[in-house]
Amino acid sequence: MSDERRLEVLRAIVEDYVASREPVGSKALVERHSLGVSPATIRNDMAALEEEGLITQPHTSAGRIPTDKGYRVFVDRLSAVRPLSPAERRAITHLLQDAVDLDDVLERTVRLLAQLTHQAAVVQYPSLSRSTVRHVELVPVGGGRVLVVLITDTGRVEQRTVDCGGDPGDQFVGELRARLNQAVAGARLAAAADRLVALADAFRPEDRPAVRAVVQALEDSLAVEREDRMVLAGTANLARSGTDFGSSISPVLEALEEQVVLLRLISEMADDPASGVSVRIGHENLHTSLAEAAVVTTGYGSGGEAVARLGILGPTRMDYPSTIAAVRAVARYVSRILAG
Amino acid sequence: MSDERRLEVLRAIVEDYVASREPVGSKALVERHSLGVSPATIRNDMAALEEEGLITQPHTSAGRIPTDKGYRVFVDRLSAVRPLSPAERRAITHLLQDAVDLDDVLERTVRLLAQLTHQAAVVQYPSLSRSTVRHVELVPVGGGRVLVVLITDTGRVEQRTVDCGGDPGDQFVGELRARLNQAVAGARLAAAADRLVALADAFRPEDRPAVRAVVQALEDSLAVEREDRMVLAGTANLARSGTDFGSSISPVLEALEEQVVLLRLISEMADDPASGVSVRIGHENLHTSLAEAAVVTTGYGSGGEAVARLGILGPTRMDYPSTIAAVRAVARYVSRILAG
DNA sequence: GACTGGCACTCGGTCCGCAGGAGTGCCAGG
DNA sequence: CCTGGCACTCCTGCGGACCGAGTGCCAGTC
Repeated sequence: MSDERRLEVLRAIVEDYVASREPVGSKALVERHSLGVSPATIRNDMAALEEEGLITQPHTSAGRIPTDKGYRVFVDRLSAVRPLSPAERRAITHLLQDAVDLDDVLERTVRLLAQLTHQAAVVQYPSLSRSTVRHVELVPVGGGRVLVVLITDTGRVEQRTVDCGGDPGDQFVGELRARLNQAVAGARLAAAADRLVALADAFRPEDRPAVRAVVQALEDSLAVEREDRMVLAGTANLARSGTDFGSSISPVLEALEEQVVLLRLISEMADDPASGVSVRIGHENLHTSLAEAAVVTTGYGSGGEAVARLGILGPTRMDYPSTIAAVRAVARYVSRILAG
Repeated sequence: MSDERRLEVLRAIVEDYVASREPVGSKALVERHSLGVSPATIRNDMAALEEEGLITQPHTSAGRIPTDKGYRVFVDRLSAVRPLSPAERRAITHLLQDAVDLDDVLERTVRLLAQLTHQAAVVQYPSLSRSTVRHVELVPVGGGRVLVVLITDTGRVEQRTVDCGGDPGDQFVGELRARLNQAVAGARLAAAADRLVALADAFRPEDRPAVRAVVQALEDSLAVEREDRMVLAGTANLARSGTDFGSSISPVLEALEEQVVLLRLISEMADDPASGVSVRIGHENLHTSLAEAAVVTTGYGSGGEAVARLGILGPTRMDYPSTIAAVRAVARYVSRILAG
């Protein structure tokens, strides 16, 4: 029994099932694909594939559908990445090119992903700890309070209001601003916190509490592992695909709203060196409410290295080649935008 | 035929239908509510209510369900606002009190609303044009470019990167910053744009292009009607309520994602002076995909007057008294937080 | 005039029972 | 190792019968 043909049969089953949403039988297979053998032969192959746990039948005397494991093999060994259509490429460049700020870029990105893949799309905000400080700004806002604004190289802005005790003088604020920027500008956020500790010593004793308060606020912004924001779009796509999720999509929507869970899930995914993307299928996500969902993600970032991830979530029965291609293309383009 | 009893019957129908999700018949009504009359009498009242278009029957020989108009009468004339439970009050104060910035406040608010009402919640970002400028900051970021940061009294931060042509000197940036703040700090955003026009004249001719570029960026931030952001949560609640939306929730989810449409819809709603909230039921939202949805919103804001709106969206068959109470309570509390 | 009990009627929901058909597994032969 | 044939399984759809909730109407009562 030829091993290649068995895999070919698996690929055919996945493709047909994804297209038709119905269990596929041996006869339909030989008709739609030129496999050069008879249905009976295919049946034998199918029995073997079922033995290996790659396909299964919903009930006796029905066609076969791929298992999670079957999709896994399909993704890893059988699917060539499908190039995007010119129209899709145009959509990407067109939609992203005139974004005005980081929020806008990510917002457009997530919508674009949802639209291209017809799935729910997720974009993680660039991680603070992995990007670098561009500038720190202090703004007295009256009442002895100062607004601390942290700007990163990815364009992200963090802000905190700090109570300094007394009203800080303009000169003091100016000096503190200068020293802060000297200390941390250009540094990795993770490293920046270390450089702040000794800062208070350079100031007059009566000013030190204010300095410490500001430094504390900055450290809050820096140290708190703030990989905890993301944007979501296209949840309606999940609902539209109807019966794709067993009974109800409600658990899936809940999982999507549990941003903490989703962010951890996404963060854990490591890109496959070859394809540059990461795919989790069904039970591989552990989280039981995602047992019928597949997640496709990849890293993106302003420089060469990834500072955050983006991707999509949809039913396990999805068009993996197209989806993977879209996710990769969008990630590349966003990275280029952020770098420019 | 007593008019009060007819309305009492309508209230009973609405309450029972909301509770049971099933058409309610005359017999069940007299059993569950002590109306003091026989089912036959109720049937006559029901016929009259149906004549007025307040209730309808899904098919002959089934119980009655309220129409949109019926819900409207219920909301306007029959429902007393139900006070929140102590547990709910506690949830509100507890969840909102330690938010760190505006994003955080709104994020928590929207989740809280979704949780309290078991509906999808929407919070509009405080409108830029109605809030005031707290501070404008300029940050040279190299390459002849300057980051323009606009900070409002609601804590919102807008940013733009501007190409000044040449590398601007520190002194120039300092002067421009000072003049900008002098011109616009404390002003309504809508008014601020006007004060910027003559600014360039005060500078040396060679600096004017840079000034104009910065002013342009600021005007972009100000003038563009940026009431266009919102936060969403609890969409899973809509899915969970299952058959509440006729066939599929997918059109509803799509409408929610069409933020532009939703924002316009919400902005158009004017609060009822008596209750302080605004309710749109079913077809009243025009948008056909929301024909089976009801929207409950109210204004909130840092000062006495509302700068934006928040609320929920759910099936027309919802518990209006509780929902209205929750929306009002949350809006009040958020307003207090933003003011403090 | 308003309310009530009784009665006939309607009609959606559910539960068979019965084909029809797609698909399988197995076996013997090429 | 592949193929055609054959018996078997079991899901799906359909039609009919039944049941019951609920209504509308009418005649009678307070």
